[in-house]
Amino acid sequence: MIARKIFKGLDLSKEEFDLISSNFEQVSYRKGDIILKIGEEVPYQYYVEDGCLRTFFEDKKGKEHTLQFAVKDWWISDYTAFINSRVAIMNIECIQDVILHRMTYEQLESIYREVPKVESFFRRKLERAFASFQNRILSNLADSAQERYLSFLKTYPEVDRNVKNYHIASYLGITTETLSRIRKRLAGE
Amino acid sequence: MIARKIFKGLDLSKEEFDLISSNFEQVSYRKGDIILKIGEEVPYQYYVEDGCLRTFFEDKKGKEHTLQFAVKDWWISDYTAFINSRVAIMNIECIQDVILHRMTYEQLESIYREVPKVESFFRRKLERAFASFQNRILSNLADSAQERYLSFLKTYPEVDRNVKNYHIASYLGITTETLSRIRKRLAGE
DNA sequence: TCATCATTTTATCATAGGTCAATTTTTACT
DNA sequence: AGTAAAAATTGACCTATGATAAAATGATGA
Repeated sequence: MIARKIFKGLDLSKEEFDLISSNFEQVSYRKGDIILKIGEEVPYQYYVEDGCLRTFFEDKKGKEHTLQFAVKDWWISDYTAFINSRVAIMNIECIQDVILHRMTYEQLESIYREVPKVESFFRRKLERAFASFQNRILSNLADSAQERYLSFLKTYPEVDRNVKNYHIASYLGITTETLSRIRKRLAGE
Repeated sequence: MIARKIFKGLDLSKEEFDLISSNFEQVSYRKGDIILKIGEEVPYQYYVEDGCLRTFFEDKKGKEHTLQFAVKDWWISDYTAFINSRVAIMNIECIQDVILHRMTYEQLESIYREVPKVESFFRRKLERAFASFQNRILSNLADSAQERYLSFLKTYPEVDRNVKNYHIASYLGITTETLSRIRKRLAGE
């Protein structure tokens, strides 16, 4: 049962796990599928059972920028749009075939009511996401492209294994050519 | 009573406001004071009644980078350290003379217990802070220094009025010379 | 296995922004 | 008001990264 996997840190009864599970819906998509488009409503947040996805947007010049990746056991959505019932400001793309478990905001709230521990679980998640955004800002301010690439590899080796270099470049805010040069430089050290 | 000002959005009884107020302690500092240093415990978060502050750190080369500003009616702390009982990874500096109201994490939790509405209040604050960090990352990825400066002015005119250009530069991730050139370019348009 | 398409690398040149040093302007203090 | 210190601007030069184009490598599917 997927809820046991998703909330494995929490000490919940069988009934609670059942109740939570009844609020998840399993869905699958193929590599390349866009499961959320800018401007659409954001009905779901997704738990990733398997596969890899990213959120990204296009700037005025048509260049893509990746905000976040999600691999096995992570969550993904246009989070701020999801919780505020706004339309998406980012796309979500499947980088590989994926198996997801999705829930609506109403379902999330109903779980909060029935199983309060879940609310703390998500609050801690939000706090960690906040901290990681903060680190990214600090790293943008203080570090060179090469340093940011190295700390990306160190922090998210699991992501590195699953995405193309041009995805990483668009996450780091550099071109694939620059990333290629950085990799060459690192190789020859 | 300061609690009425701080939680002005919330519909609370006089008793609740009193209880909350009893958990705040008013403190004042002079311009230039560093009220939190990297490596120290982070006992407090601060509500700004008046004045202006910033959180910043120094990189290996000794260059300062500003993560956040706080002006009247904002909160400031090394938030992730505060909630996780870690030591500070940023300094907090008073850019002007300030009047603050501080509380410890224990006091915060005790307020949560007594006045649950306050917990939602802070959760919404965290969500907004999260969204603003996200916007900053997106803007770093997609926008030029000039565009970032313009959107800073638009989003935080109140901050602009209270800080030096070199503070803004260290927030935008550029040098004061570059900011000066951008300002000149904008003036001649 | 070949052929095609996607991805990465390489080379050349262009540019935004950084560095350093000097100067001007603003602010704060006596 | 007058002076010293702080902040902002300017100029000359430098560097990391971007843009463009082409070549090399890797992956995929008939």
